[in-house]
Amino acid sequence: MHNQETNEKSAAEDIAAAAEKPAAHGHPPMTEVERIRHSAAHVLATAILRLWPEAQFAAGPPVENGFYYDVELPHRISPEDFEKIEAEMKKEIKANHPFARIEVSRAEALALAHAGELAALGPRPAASKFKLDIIENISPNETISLYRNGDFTDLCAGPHVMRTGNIGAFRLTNVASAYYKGDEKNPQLQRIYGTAFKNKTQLDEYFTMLEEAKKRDHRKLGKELQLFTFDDDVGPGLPLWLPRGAAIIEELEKLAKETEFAAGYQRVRTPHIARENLYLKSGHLPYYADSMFPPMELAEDRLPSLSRPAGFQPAEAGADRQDAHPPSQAGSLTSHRYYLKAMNCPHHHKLYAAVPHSYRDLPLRLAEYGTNYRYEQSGELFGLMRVRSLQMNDAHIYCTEEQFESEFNAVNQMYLKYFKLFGIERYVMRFSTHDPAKLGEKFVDNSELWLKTEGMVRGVLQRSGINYVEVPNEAAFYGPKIDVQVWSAIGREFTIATNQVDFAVPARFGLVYKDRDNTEKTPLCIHRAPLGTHERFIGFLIEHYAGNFPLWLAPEQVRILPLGDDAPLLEYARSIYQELRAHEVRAELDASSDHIKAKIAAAEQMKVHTMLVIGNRDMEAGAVSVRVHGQGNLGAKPRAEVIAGILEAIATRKS
RNA sequence: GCCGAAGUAGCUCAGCUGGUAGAGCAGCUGAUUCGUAAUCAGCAGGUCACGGGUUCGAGUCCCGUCUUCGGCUCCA
Repeated sequence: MHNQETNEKSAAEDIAAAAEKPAAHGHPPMTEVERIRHSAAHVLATAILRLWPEAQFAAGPPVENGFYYDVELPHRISPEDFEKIEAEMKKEIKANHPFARIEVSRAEALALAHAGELAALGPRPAASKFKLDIIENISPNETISLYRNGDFTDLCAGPHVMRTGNIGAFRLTNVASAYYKGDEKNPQLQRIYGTAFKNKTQLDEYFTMLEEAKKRDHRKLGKELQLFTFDDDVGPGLPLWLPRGAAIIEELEKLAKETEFAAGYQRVRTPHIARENLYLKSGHLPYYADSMFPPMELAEDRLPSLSRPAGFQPAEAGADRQDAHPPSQAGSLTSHRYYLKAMNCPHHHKLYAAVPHSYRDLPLRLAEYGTNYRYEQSGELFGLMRVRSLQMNDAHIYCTEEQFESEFNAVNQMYLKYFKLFGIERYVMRFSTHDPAKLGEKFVDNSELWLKTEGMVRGVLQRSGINYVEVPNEAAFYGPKIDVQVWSAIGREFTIATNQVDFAVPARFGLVYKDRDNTEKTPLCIHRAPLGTHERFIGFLIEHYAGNFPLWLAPEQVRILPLGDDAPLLEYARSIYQELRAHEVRAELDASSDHIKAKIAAAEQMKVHTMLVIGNRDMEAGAVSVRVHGQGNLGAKPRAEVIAGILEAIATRKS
């Protein structure tokens, strides 16, 4: 499986993009709150111009939780400027100017842009350069419209609210930078973000929601619950799993191994590094080299003198990393460079190739929780969600074309089974297909196979009634793929897993099976990783559960809290502790002399799933008092019953 | 990688315009033996991210580096 995160565009964006297409003639319908936000963006521009008349504006649309306007301005806007910008905005809102729509000819629009009058309060010495560019990109048969509120005129398709006074409540939130038209070759603009709602109540609710979301942030909870850590000496993007986090990993692997064993997968193991030849053969080098850690190279005095590859050049220390390790020219020569593996598929292909295969062996399902290393750009690292070392719930299924549909469907059903187990209700599968115009460039040049495999995938999706959206031009170079997007309880979105069809790379590796008719055929390969990577999946689970893991996943499943620390009571507590440990329950015993309230508070803070409070009363009755995180005191119950209940809940992975 | 911001004890944070580094929690020690979210006291804990510079004097000002955060870009 290649991708930890293949594409992070939201399904909402896809839907929005799809909705924009018919808008060539009309305009996409905007909800009321979107019109409010779009209008607030104009008011923001109005305010900025009052303060900095030379500001040049690019685009200012409503977005999911608010709006932004991109502006080019020598003055660097900082949050300290927000107060005065907001004050100007309030003046404009108070003035309650109508939003007037004016339709103009292309020539008129261009004239206004040249006079600096677009996204402006009036004529200016400099042309409205971004607006000029936008006009030039409007198709000739489309109407060009302007919107005016007070002195401010902007090139805009609309729609807006009736008057500036209809903007109920707003606030500027942050300032960031963005490339014009999202292209890093274009100038960077300052992007001012804000949000707006119908009224102040809704605005306040939004900020309350943000506060709640912050509490669930996996980075915050990961620290508080001692799940994982990062260390500068170890390196950026390289998470260290503390015992509590590792416990979750162990449970997920156990789940995956059970599930995959039952589904006929076989487990394999491969090294973390491979010789350069492997990636030359797979086609990952040189195109993928930037996303791989620089190669390790044997010192010259340790190289066998006769077998150096033709293209061999010792890397220069400190040289630009792209040039520091150009791939050797010929894959047939033995390289002395080794790469940390960024994906497991080439290794797995080699495992397939190691043994001759008959059609009777297929489907062959090779599974491994493989560890990969990817040199993600520094600005892209993000907690556990985007890291440089990752362990993937990977497997490659080699099958015949006839087997493809049932195999692919089985993979999808596995996803659904996991979703159910974790209570993931909101998900969408993004089905990425090729663009015929880019065959042989971005996509393997085999139109027939593309159409065939895409048709097969589409068929499986449709027949199984899975919620999916189709996205052209985003397939992997070797085949169509499905990215699985999920939303955590707080609405944060993740691309959690991918599922890809590969009809090209097995051939590059010369993978074959002997078919019924005694001819050699190349198998199809399905890459799949329903649980994605440990890093991202656990990051997701932390936010999904807000750290309140179900018993089977809880880092600390049970904590025993004796009331006091006198010897007989501790002895009783210890016997319960030992019984649980004997059943591999992650139990702890708080034998401190703290007050019971303090012990409970400590256990609750660590979100320990089940707390067993034990006093003399319980000891005499052979009982324990059960307290469950989030549920409070459940009262005293017989010891054996409680332990049996705990074991049952763990064994069945009760949610 | 790009733009901007931030980095003070294990954690959360205070430290005004430069004048010897502080609190709470956690930790350790002792007391407390308490029936469901924090008992009391004492102790210990810091190269103020790192490296340079300005200054009589730098957590504070300047430069560089690293890391993190907010975005953008990227994501086989």
